[in-house]
Amino acid sequence: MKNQILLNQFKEALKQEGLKLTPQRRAVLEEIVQNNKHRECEEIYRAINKKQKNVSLATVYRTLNVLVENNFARKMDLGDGRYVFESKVDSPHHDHMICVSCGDIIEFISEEIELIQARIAKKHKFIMQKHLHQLFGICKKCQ
Amino acid sequence: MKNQILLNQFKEALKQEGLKLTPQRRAVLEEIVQNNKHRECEEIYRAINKKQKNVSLATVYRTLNVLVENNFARKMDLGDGRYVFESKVDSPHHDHMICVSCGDIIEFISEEIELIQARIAKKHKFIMQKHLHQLFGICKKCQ
DNA sequence: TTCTAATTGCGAATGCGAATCAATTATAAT
DNA sequence: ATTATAATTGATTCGCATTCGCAATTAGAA
Repeated sequence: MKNQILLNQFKEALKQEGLKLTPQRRAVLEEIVQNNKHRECEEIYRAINKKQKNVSLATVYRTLNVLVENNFARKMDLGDGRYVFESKVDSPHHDHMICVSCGDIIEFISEEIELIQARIAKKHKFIMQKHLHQLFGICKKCQ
Repeated sequence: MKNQILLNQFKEALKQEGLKLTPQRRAVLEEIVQNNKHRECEEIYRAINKKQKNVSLATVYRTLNVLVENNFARKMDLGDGRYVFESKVDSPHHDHMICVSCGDIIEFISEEIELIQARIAKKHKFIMQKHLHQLFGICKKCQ
């Protein structure tokens, strides 16, 4: 099944940098993959421990960083000093609209913007590695 | 002269919310206006105190917030937990490319992107208040 | 099975920024 | 000018999210 493949990819990525696959790391990977919400580290930590699996908060922090570095997860800045994580597995690239009233996050993509962006970077001989594009405002429900 | 006008605008903005114009607030305003760099609060604090004017760090934090709230300055998230401030006076709207190697910041604007952005927000009935658009990568000098 | 380096969990340390509060000061009314 | 008063300041403390340090544990290669 699919999860097995993913797990092997993770194991491989870990081995690549001399890291080991532990039950704790597996638990964090599973938790983030089987939930497509945008959650803070603390929330993910609580979700894992609610499922009997005991993983310390420090380890969740550490593992999320490993996942982000290896492209299994995305760390997203809410713009107010908070960060949320989301799975990158089976999730195509997208940007975010964030409701400043209710905190809801709406995803969007625009090939046009991606292209213009790339053009601008090229013009400045800037090698773009990633980008951050977020719209802040009031969502439909909150008006 | 121009600074006098700006000072009056600041004074007016302060009065609007029952705040007073103090030498410290004036020092922070001047420091941020006459330097178009992107600096952290701490750097601005040091710059002010290097010029004999003594303003505490706490007051610089407080005043920068006041300046941002009243559109005299922009607070910009570097994406790694740090924030820098820049003057908004005589500075049209722009977005940023940030070099992950040397920290240099290159400003850019794209009317096209602004338009597409607005269109996307509208389509989702999202009332956009502000946006954040940053490209991270390696600048020309660092390649 | 053994060995060793990586990992874990805990609590302590860090660092940014905001909150506290007594002393000071800007402003408006007298 | 003087006074009254509400805002401001600086120094410090606090709060919070994240990282660090370390002893005990464990994964995984030989």
